[in-house]
Amino acid sequence: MSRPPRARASVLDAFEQILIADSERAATMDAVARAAGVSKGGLLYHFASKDALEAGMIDRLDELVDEDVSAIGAAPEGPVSYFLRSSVLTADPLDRAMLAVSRLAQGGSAAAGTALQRMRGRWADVLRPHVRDQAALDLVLLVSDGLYFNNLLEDGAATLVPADADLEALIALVLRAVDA
Amino acid sequence: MSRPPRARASVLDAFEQILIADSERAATMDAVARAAGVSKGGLLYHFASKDALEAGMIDRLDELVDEDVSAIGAAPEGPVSYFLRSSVLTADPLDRAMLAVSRLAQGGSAAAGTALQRMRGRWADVLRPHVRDQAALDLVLLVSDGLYFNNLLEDGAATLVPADADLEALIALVLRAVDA
DNA sequence: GTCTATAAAAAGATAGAC
DNA sequence: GTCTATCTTTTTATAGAC
Repeated sequence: MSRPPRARASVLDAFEQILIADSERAATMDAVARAAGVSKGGLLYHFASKDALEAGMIDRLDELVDEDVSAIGAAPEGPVSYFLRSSVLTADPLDRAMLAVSRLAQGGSAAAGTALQRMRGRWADVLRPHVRDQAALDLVLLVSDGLYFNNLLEDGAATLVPADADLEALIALVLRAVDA
Repeated sequence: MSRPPRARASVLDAFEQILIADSERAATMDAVARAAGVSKGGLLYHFASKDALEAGMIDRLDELVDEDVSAIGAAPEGPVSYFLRSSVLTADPLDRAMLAVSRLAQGGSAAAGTALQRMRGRWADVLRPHVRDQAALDLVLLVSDGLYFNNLLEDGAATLVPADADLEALIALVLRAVDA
């Protein structure tokens, strides 16, 4: 069933893009409508308020997290390795939704903050059986948080965070420290 | 010399508090003036614009980072251990300034983002001689980033991040992995 | 230095035509 | 479903009295 009209998705895409590339401040109803190529009235038909727009973004994240948790649990290379590798921004749909919702959370949306904590909890649950102890689980999650946080601070600028070769060395280091 | 009048510091304190406890959105000139116990006109005498207020906050961070870098380099327990322990929010002046400037960065302030990257670079410089290699340095910085990011997402709610006993185990784990 | 009053712009939301 | 026009509130900033 094609529940969401294409225009609805376009609006959400535009909202996401502005949140990531610019800021929460910049993501006004006006700016989103313009970027999506619709009028403010058109936007408000699909999302009746700013809150509804944010809720739509959070729903998108929730759905992508469902898929991600399945992928982590089933990764052939091992859940921890897969999880860390996927924590480096690749601009895939989940990464983008996460960054967007993080902006909303920083901007003051309580619902966005809750969604992020929920996501973190699901990651913890799927990774726990694959690490040595609580400290190891903390380490893995914190490194992942760190990777995302750095991406959040950059505007696509030079990557402070390990890239390519350095990332492999980092993952190897973490795996030695946490393997169950 | 007592360059900055007391009122100036009060305004900055109020700005910082609202950014941390609420959000970037909530930190309007009006709200800051009210929290600082001055009128909007009074606030604007000390900070002629919102930009000037943000610049004042960034200056405060820069000064506190100066002190912190010295403390890290001179820590008797070792720089890495001291650095990680101090990455857990203690509500000291540096932590507060960092969280506040992080909010500004997420809110779209380019100057705030630059200030945070500058800070991260100074930490890297002071820690580099005390870790094994680049991956180890990345690990330490990312765990620290993760600790701050989690604190940034919470509203003083339950701590997801290791606390007390768990923190010691985490630090021990990291030290084993990175010691030079 | 600090205040009140007010202007000017921007943001969210409504009404109703098409 | 999508548009234009308009209203309300909020936010930043200015003017000028004290």
